[in-house]
Amino acid sequence: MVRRMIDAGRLVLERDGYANFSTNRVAEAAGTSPGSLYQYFRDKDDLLTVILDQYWDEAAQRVEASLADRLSDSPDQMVRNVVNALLLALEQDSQLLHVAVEAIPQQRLQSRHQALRRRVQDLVSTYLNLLLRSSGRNASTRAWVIVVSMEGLAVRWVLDRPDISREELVEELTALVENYIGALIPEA
Amino acid sequence: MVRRMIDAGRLVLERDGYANFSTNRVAEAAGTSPGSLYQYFRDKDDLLTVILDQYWDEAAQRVEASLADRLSDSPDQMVRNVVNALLLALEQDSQLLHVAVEAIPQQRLQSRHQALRRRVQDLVSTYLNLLLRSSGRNASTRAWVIVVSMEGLAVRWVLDRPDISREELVEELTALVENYIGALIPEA
Amino acid sequence: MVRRMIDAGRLVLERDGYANFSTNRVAEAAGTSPGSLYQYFRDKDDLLTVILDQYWDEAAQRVEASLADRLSDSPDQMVRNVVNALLLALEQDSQLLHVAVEAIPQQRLQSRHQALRRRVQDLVSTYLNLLLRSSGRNASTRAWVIVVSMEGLAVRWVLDRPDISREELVEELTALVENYIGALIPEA
Amino acid sequence: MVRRMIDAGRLVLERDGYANFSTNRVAEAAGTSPGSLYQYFRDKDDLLTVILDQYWDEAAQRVEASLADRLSDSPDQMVRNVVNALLLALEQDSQLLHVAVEAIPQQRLQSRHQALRRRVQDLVSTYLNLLLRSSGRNASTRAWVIVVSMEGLAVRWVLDRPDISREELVEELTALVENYIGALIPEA
DNA sequence: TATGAATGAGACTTCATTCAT
DNA sequence: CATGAATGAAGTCTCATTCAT
Repeated sequence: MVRRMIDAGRLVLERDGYANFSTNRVAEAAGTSPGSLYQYFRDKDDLLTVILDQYWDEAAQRVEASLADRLSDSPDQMVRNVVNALLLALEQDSQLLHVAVEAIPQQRLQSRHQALRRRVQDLVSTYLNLLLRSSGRNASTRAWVIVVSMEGLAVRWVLDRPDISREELVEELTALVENYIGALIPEA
Repeated sequence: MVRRMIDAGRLVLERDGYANFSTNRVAEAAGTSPGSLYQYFRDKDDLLTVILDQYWDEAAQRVEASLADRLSDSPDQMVRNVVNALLLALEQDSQLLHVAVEAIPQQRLQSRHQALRRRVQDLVSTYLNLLLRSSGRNASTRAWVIVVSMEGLAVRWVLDRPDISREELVEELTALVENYIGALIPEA
Repeated sequence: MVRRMIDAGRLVLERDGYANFSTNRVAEAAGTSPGSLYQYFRDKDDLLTVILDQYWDEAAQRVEASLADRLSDSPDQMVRNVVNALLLALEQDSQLLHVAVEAIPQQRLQSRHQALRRRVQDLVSTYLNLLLRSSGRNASTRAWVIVVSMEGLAVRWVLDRPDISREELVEELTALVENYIGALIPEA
Repeated sequence: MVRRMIDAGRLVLERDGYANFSTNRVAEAAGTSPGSLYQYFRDKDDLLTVILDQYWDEAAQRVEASLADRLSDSPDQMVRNVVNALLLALEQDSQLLHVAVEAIPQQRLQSRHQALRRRVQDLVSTYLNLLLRSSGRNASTRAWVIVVSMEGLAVRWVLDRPDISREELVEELTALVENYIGALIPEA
């Protein structure tokens, strides 16, 4: 039943947009009554938070799933794989991606998204430190630059559908990152 | 009078956020009545569109103003200057930037934003063609990558205020772009 | 229009009781729409407060009106007149009296009532001091006893309609007060 | 189980007030489910009625208990005792007293209260007849005046806590009643 | 043209009550 | 008997929009 409501809320969000994400409409879509919603969620925002948190978790899982068996690749392959996995993950549900990144007027509802971004950033930062053997002074900054730019590019590509194929994009983003990290990467 | 309403709307948006952007409040801030609003704007969204369009135009103007007298610099200086100008422009009114990129539930209202992005992208594309003397085959793609990533990074830096100084950020973004364009840029 | 809503609210309160005093019903009774109510009253409680304040003011006015030309009577006549005036005043609108004293679950809404009671108590206290030439030590206590008992008796008589005529009641209450004040009252 | 629910209802009434006296909350406080409530009570009002009836019965019992062994006192002592007992009884649970006399929007629920008042009134009436050896013509009226005024004064004193000590109040109320009954009372 | 009172649909939420288990 | 999830009517309040003045 919780699942029914989450699915219904997701449906409404995808089909009608955040502006029409009303408790009545969600209840109708779930085939229940508006009151039932409040048996499982504190209020409307609570449901929304759950839906979005779940969305980001799923996206993260999809990325991880795409990467699971490729961790031993060369740095170049690895970057390429991560970028590809990111695009694949965000492509899965672009309607909800749109809602999640553009149509939610309250960013406090996006805490899980923020947390994920930070976690990824830490991973990248750690990786850079290993790779570059340099002091961590600006590894963190570079990690931020990489994570934010990759996410932004992936999101915009999925949502705006510019005339760029995925293969082409993967090439470019890979180049962007690798050239940024620079000559420091040992040649594979 | 149109100006009064636009300014009032902007004030409300900055001060109270999109959630409290109501016609009554705008009219009050403008010192007029809600009815008058409908003599100059089709509806509430129309006013919002005008405000946001104006915001993006101003941002574009600010970028251009910062660059007007530096077009003859070396490519490296030029990239640096553009990045710096972009950050300065977006910093001007981060409240409204927040509303414009995060708090508006309907992206169709952002057509001017899209148009601006495309115009800049075309400029960059042209520039890349000149610089690289290469076929335009993927200059357009590269321009898209550069424009989208720069905008995304600048926006997030202004809105999230990560622990990165402007100087540091300018360095990193400049490096990101220059290394992306690659060895093709003649050394300054 | 404010008046229309106050009257409508009063009607609903008298006809349907506090339990059915809903904004929708008041609007309907006023021949307006629910939204209009909020142009003149902060919320439902605000309207209720205005109605009750007005009720108590009217009751006070009726008491005063009944007394205006009889201030020169003997103490005995005066007590009799006050008691009679009180009964007459509360009889005017027993439906609303019922709501005002029994059916309002929030006593904070009754601030005007409390204020009136205190004002009357002060008057009585002053009067007792004049009459008894005694120290004010317990004139205040006695005033409280008199005011509270008279109000309580008058209210219950109006609301419960026991088998007691008004004349009889006036006699008894007059006796109650006079004997309480005691032999100290100079015989008229 | 009935007792569990009555006690829970009472707790809710005292702790949260009538405004929060919901079946869900009562059930929770009783450690049962809302459905069970309807196995023992027709509806919410029915439970409320039972609680209030019980409250008034207890209050009456407390008054009687305070008086049980003092029936042979002088009339003066007796009045004093009754008044004192009444105050003590109502003081026991002023939270519930508040709910019972001020916060319940439907007086029909107070039938037991009315019945108690009538019973006491009859006792007083009988007593007055014995004492005054007068015709019963207005003994009943006088009993009404005495009972209603005493109850009203006691309730207001408990709920409003005016700056009057219990001793002082007992003195005054005793004086009020005795002087009302008048010279007819044989001196003690 | 400007006004601003009036509108009324619709939002979120509560809660007494029911009924299948 | 007991449960407690489900119900859904109804409540309060907001606000974009209209229209008579």
